[in-house]
Amino acid sequence: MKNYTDTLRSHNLKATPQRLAITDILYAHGHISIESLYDVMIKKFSSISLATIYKNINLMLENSFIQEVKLPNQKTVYELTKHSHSHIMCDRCGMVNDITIDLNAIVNTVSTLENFEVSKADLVLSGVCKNCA
Amino acid sequence: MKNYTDTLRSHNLKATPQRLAITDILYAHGHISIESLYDVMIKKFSSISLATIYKNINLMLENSFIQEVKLPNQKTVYELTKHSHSHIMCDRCGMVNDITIDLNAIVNTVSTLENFEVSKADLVLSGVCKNCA
DNA sequence: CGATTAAAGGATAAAAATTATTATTCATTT
DNA sequence: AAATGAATAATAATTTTTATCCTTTAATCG
Repeated sequence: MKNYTDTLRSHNLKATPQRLAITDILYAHGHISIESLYDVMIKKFSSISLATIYKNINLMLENSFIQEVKLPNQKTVYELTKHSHSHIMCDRCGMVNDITIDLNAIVNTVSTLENFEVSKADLVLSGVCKNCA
Repeated sequence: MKNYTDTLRSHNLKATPQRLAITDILYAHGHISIESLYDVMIKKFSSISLATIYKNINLMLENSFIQEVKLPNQKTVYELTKHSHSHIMCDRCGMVNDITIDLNAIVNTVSTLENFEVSKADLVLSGVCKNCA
């Protein structure tokens, strides 16, 4: 398992046990909601405060250490920042996975046609995953 | 201006003055948040309750009369249901607009490659609009 | 039309989610 | 190892959303 101590520090974040746990959980789960993150964290830190979760998630967001993924009809989940990518979400089991799709053609078309300077593309494809089908 | 009385009724929703106002506002604004909707509504109905806004928005969502659009770093907005489409959002002024993009190629690729049955694609392109550039 | 009825609105309370405050504890630097 | 600035936990305060209760109203039908 990767140790995130240095990564945290390079983002100007002290490497506290709580933060290392959060990063480990994010790494292990891929995507997780505040609620679920708290449920997992409370097992390791029986006295952790929900405010600590929020504070750290918001700090990590500001530092672009993590990113938020807003999903249709579901709670927002968070993931470690990686290369730009899209998501698939199963409406049955709630599974969320990364997918790499080349959106350059679309971005270029919109930039010229709409005269709109695109800097980011958030795409979520929802449907039914192979396990639930 | 279109009269939404019959449209509301066809969705099993009574055509009350408050609901007609909500649909008019949605039509005029294109996209609006709960907060802004309340701000506009209170001008016409000085004693309207915020709960009424929430109740109606949720009812209209259930009936697919309207749809919610989750935006990165911004409050969720709502729009009248229309043909499937994507959105562009300006990071400077907050403007949100519909755009029509053909995502069939992407959907098909993902369906076969990931063995995932796609039923919906939510795409938000963010950046800088022509007015803000 | 006017009465009936199921649904909607308004006021308010309650619940859920998020943020702010503060004293204490801890990670890092020297 | 001590000093210091930052993080944590506990708690309070806000904000957002939903539920309840009672009154009012839109739609239906004679």
